[in-house]
Amino acid sequence: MPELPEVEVVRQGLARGVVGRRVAAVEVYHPRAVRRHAAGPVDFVALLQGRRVESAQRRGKYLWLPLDSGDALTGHLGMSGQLLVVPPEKPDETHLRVRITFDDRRRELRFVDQRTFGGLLVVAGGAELPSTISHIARDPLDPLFDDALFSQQLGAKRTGVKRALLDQSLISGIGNIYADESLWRAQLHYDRPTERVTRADALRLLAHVRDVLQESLAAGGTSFDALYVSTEGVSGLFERELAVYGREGEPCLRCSAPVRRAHFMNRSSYYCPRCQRAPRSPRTSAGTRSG
DNA sequence: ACCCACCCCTGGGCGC
DNA sequence: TGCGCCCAGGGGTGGG
Repeated sequence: MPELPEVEVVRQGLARGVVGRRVAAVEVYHPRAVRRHAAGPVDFVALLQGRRVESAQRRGKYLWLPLDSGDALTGHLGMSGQLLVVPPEKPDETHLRVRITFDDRRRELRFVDQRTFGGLLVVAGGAELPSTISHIARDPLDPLFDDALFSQQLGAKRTGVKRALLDQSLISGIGNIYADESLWRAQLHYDRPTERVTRADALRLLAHVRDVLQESLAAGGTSFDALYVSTEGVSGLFERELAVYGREGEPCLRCSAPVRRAHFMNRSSYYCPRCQRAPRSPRTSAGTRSG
């Protein structure tokens, strides 16, 4: 569910809510939530107990909390994950998967995840950058993101431009919402072959990606429902600023043509058929079975 | 070395 | 009401 702005809101909440605190106890209620921790839940708990949280980091949609042991508590929210910092007396959420309490006995950290696509693990020596996410590219809000390299790598791909935007090893943090919003702003069709995206197109697209991510972050992210909330349970307000995502049949905010939804990559792509012209030779044969 | 279809889950909404 | 489908912001993996 969450993309970069939503995950960054969560990271900021973790920075305020758990950094500097020492773990007292950890309870794992659903083994699937820690399935990426190969050594199992018992080891997961052992590596956390007594450790102090040093900071809260993010790359793309991944989060990690460096610990005073040099390890890192690493997490991904998947489609429906939440990291909540709540008073211990607050009743357990239906989909509570992991509880982490601290030795000051104040607010606890809860990992709640309806669909369990997300999960937590402790990566040994992962404080700098957990090895499990070393394949994830820097995100476009990272000061060290290399625009020229992105443009060059995009051009070298043989796929459609939206597929490339969603490829977390090329550029991280973008998901279905912000891909569609960025492509609409850049007036590029989602299936334009990457070899036909000029360097100027790529840099313009990148600028729109940054704008939309930053605008959303400033609004606290996009919350269609209660599944995405901050660590304090607060929803984001960016939904009202979405130009195409979820607006099938409604007028394009630029030209008034009805926004279309296409089935693409087993998902939906929202776009303006007038502002974002389909390529002559699309990358994907899967058509626009409209729904 | 790439690229893509499939799979992992739960729950809400809708048509019948 | 209930059933069966479709849909949802994610990534990893195995096969082509």
